[in-house]
Amino acid sequence: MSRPEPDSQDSLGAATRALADATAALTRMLGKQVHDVVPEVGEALAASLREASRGLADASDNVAKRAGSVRADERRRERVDRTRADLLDAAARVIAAKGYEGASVGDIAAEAGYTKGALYAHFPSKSAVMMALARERLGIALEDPALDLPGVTDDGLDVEELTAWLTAAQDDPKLLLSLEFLTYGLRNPDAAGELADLHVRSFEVAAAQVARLRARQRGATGADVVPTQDDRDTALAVVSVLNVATLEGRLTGSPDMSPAAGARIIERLLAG
Amino acid sequence: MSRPEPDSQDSLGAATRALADATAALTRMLGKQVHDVVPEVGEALAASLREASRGLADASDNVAKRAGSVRADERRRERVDRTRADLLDAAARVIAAKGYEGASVGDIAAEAGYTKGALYAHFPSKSAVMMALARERLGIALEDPALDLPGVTDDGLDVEELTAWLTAAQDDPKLLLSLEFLTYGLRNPDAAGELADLHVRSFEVAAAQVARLRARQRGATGADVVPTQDDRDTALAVVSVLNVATLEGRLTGSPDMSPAAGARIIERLLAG
DNA sequence: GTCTATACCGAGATAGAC
DNA sequence: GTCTATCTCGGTATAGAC
Repeated sequence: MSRPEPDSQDSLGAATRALADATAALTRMLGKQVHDVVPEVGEALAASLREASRGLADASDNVAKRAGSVRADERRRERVDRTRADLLDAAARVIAAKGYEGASVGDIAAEAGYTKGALYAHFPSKSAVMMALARERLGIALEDPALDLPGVTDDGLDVEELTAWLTAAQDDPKLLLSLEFLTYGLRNPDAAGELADLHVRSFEVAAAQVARLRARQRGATGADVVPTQDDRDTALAVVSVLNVATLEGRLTGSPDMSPAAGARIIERLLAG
Repeated sequence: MSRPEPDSQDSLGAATRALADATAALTRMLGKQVHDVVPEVGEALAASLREASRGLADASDNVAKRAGSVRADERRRERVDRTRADLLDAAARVIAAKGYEGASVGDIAAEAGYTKGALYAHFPSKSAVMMALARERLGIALEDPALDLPGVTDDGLDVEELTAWLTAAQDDPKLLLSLEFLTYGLRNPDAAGELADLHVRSFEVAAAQVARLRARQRGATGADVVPTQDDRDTALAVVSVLNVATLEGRLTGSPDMSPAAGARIIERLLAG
């Protein structure tokens, strides 16, 4: 289980997202009700909205990168990958909200502002979307240890930051994604191996961080320590609490299972 | 999150279960293939198998309870409730294996050796099955603290028993049920309140047990202690590890996230 | 690459015979 | 209470126009 990070978007990106959302909402509505009454009007509107959304997205891209530093073909390549990225981002939201089985490919495509046909041009099946999403989400955690064990810095454990991270994670719509990856791996033998590998590597990052932190607390330099069994056990408890405190906190709202409670016990675990 | 208990069945009960399984498998097969070829033969066979299964179940009941100690009407009442209980037990297995959305009411009914029609005579909807199941499974944990915090006895923490419990839980087909209750509550506002309540009460049982254990370790009598915040934090960590160690252990097979590792860190948590 | 249209199937739920 | 048959809907995936 890894944990999601809060989104960070510039204003243009946010506008693009908002327009895409509106487009998606309209697409969904049209598919269900308006279509039978005045099809041509609704479809023309949806098409123009989609076009506007694409244009905004391109503009966002162009602003984001310093002009001239990328060649034309690369930019075209990125334009192509953008759809894929948008679809995966939409998949993250929809699957987190409804679960893998509960989410339909139509839902995902519409959330991204596309149709099913477009999605199937990028992914061969629904399960392929799921695996691509898992590789992306669990993969970034491997590259950025701060996402794996929040609040653990070179100066020790930052309890404030840990609490803030837990609180944000509790409200994050994508919270349930990590759970979905876990259950998907448990229920689909084909995916189990790869997901297990991602989980193990993610855990090793966390264990290494715990080991460094504890070594430093004992006065050692903290560089290049190999985690002891006790470090690993501690890491297991920390990531367990990280996940359970946020999930149960959201469900129950109880102070006993809350970000604050989670931060307290994690602090104790890492101090002991 | 609560944890499932290993099944315990006498041999007659096991035979009943096996027959029901065979019946269910046949029912499924018939529905898909044989039905079109020789319908009357297959259906007659399925019907007789079902009847045999019911007979065996009744016999099992009669043997299980000392004869004469229950009145006739009570026994009839139990016969009626038996179907409901069988359906719920089948629902537990199927939903654990495929998830709530992935499990169909046909799957559940067939697993119990019945058809959809029978299920709908006992439950008004699929979601009602889910909630009845949650009440049953999370409810028994409230009445039997040993299921809530395994290995915690009056004499302290029994690490052997804890490890054994975790190992059994890791292999338990019903392991994923508690996760399913959690995500169902998170995704269905109508169910959130009741499930949250069950989770909170379950947690309070665990916290009380932690408090008693730690009080006794300090030399106090251990009777009627009210859990401190530190006790509650400890309980949060313990139940977190209990769940995560089994789930991740099953997925990864890693010794770092295993029943043994979970037992070690829980022991440390309860000693500190 | 994206859309529309559709094939095909299985889902949840209901009706009515027994 | 249980079964069979059926209704209606929505699912994944594909075909073919543009």
